[in-house]
Amino acid sequence: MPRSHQRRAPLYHPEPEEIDLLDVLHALADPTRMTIVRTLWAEPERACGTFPVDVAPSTLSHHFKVLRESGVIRQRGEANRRLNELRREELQQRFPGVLDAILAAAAGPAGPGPVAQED
Amino acid sequence: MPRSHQRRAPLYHPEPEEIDLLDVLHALADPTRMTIVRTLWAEPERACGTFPVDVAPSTLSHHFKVLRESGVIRQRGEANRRLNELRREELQQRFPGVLDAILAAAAGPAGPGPVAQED
DNA sequence: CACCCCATTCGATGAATGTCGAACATCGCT
DNA sequence: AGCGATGTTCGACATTCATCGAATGGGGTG
Repeated sequence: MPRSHQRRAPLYHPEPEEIDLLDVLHALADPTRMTIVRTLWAEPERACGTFPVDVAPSTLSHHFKVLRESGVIRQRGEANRRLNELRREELQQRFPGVLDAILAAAAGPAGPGPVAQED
Repeated sequence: MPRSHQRRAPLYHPEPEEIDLLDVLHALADPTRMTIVRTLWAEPERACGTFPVDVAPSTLSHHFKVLRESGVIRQRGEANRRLNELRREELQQRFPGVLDAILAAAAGPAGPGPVAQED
């Protein structure tokens, strides 16, 4: 069969200057994706299957794709896992204060605590 | 018939504490609505028909409803016009910095200028 | 009153979206 | 090689959504 160590399709990540604000807002305007982002906010790096969300694996994969292609997270393939991290610095550079303010607001006045899913 | 100022259904506006962050983000994640909000950001009060957007009146009405019911704007019936304004202070109270950061980011590094529609 | 203006409401419609199950791919381990 | 764990891709399906045209309503003015 074809060349074996082709990392599947290289994951698309928008360049910092290509990141669209409305795409970011749209990506964050979903409960499941917000839970993912809040979890990454509290913990820098996590594999896909380790988030406190209750959806099918295929659905989860879809949400990660939306977050990645909007520029909110970065994904890299670590072995058979996939590690996710927020693109905090790049977003801060491009849209100063936006991610901070949104995540602070999502955390609520109680401050950053354990992420609870609110479906 | 004392007062002739009975305007049919009273427009629904969520209380400050009822405003949902994801609803706000969803409301802002649309080009037409973002243009409306940016225009209101630059000018405090405006009638529905005076925004630099190119959609049918019925579509415009729909967008104003989304913005109002999400808590982003307040609408009040002034005669046969309808005046719109941002709920800046209330949003600042509930989600500190969110609206400011988003609108600053939407304005771009060039600073607040004339709102240009980007469809 | 008749007319015009502004905005809303009501379908309808096509596109986008969130969800799932099944099948596939890749890696690590036995 | 075989197997299990982890994610992705591929339809499929139902819902949401942005958009429009036509009809409606309320207010002011001639």
